[in-house]
Amino acid sequence: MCGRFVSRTDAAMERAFNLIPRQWRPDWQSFNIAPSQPVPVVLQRNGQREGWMARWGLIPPWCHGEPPKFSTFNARAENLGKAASFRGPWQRRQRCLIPALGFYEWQQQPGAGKQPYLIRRLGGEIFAFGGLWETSSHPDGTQVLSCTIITLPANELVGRIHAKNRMPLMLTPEQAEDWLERREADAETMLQSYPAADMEAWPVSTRVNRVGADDEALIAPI
DNA sequence: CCAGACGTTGTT
DNA sequence: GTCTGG
DNA sequence: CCAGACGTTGTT
DNA sequence: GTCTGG
Repeated sequence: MCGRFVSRTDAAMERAFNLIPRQWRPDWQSFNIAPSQPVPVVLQRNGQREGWMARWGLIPPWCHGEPPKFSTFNARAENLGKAASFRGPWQRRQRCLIPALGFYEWQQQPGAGKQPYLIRRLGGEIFAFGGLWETSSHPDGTQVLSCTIITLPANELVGRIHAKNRMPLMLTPEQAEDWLERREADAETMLQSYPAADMEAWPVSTRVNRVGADDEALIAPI
């Protein structure tokens, strides 16, 4: 699963994903992005690859711009073609990239309490979560762009950290074009857990628990 | 037919 | 325990 | 994901 | 909006 992550919209991200900035602010960054917040996304519309901000937590069209009561910040890869909220975007090829530098998972400790970990590509290489985007319109016509992050069975590294046995779909910049442009059957073959051998993780401060905390020290090993 | 859900995770 | 807010 | 609220009446 | 359950 994935419920907190680290991202930025700097020149390196723009270069890595070869996009035209729309709502991307130069050098925006967060070390502690939580569900319901705006996140940078890359999506392709009218043949152009654009960088937008989207609410993390997909809002279906039939919710008229209001966040649903049920959880939509993650979408099980196994349910993309079935779930009412995700089926439409999946079939309409509304796939997006959510650029990131790492994400957090919490490990239940034997005694009690949870130890957060930072998890990322080896060496901190840029990557993107694979997701879906959607638009939903308020009664007054205002459109809301939102997104979800797809989850898969956890690989060995993530599985060791939490018993949840789920992890986000991670894509390299080299896979970006295929994810945004392939037809459904081809995109389906990309629903693979990123190799554990190409990832690293370490314990970080429980300061990350608080949504308001946002500084570079959050990702430092403790 | 209408009513109600629409989602994910983990489980001392 | 369960929901909401961030 | 975690943290924090979870309620009412009437009002410094 | 669309599907499932009754």
